[in-house]
Amino acid sequence: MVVDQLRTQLNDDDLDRLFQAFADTTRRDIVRRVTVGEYSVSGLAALYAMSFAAVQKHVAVLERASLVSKEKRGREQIVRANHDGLQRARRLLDEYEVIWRQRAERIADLLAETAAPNQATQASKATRKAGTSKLKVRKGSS
Amino acid sequence: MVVDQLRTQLNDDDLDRLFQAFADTTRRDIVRRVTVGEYSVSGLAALYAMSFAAVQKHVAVLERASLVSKEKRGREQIVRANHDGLQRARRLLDEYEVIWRQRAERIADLLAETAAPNQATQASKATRKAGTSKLKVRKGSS
DNA sequence: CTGATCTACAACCATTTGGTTGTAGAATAG
DNA sequence: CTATTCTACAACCAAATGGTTGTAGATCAG
Repeated sequence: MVVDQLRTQLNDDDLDRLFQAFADTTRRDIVRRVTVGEYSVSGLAALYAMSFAAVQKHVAVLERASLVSKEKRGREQIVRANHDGLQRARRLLDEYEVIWRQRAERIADLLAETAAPNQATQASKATRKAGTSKLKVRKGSS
Repeated sequence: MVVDQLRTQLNDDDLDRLFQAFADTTRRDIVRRVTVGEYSVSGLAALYAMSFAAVQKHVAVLERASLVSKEKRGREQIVRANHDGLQRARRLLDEYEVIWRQRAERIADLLAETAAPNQATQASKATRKAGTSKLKVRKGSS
């Protein structure tokens, strides 16, 4: 099944590395470039106003985040995009989106349930009661 | 039209802040929680094994990234999810996805272009001229 | 009013990050 | 072979990050 690919769970550290890797303009540019074509590390380094070692470090960050991979070819190291990493990031944000949509529906439900007495609850304050019920999930347990 | 909102361009710093904000487990959890319900800053602080000030800083990071916003209510500060920020992150990753999908076609084009390799290559004969795109290259002199 | 909460912010500290230079090993070119 | 290129990695540095404690201003409860 194709779903098998989607089953890959990411732990917190994976996600930290993934988003951290995206949190730099040079690294996002590298991802774009190696997605479009093939570059050696020195080929990439020639594109930016920084040292070879700096670019090397950026590639290493992307590699640890599973966003790119390297393949040795002769004395060069070819950097390639790792599509899976990209997809994982997208799926995570999609999850947030789903949660958000569910929240909208739940609010609609709550409004429908509690809309019996009066319409005093304005839209601006409508979400207030969402926080009074099951929001206090767990405290520090003293 | 609603579409106008989606057209908002993000500069490099915006994206740096956006992904940086996601690159922390506590902050991702905060985003999840405030997406589902409403929390005050101290209400959030009670959930994590860290000081109030630390949580306050996390919320500030999320706020600078336009992922949440705060609204004063009495002596409390209510933290709410900012759906736009989320959507922006999702759309950016979607762009990478689009680029990836176009890659196959691009390669075909490149193979056609490479038949006429006239352009003087970069300082170092970069791996390929696959990099000659519209991506801004902030290169030094050299 | 007094006291308890909630928030903001400053100062501080340890670690990470993003950059540098320098050294050294492999693979290629001549 | 020698010289050059490409890579890896160590050592170092400044700035940012993620945490702390402490102080102080608002706001609410009694």
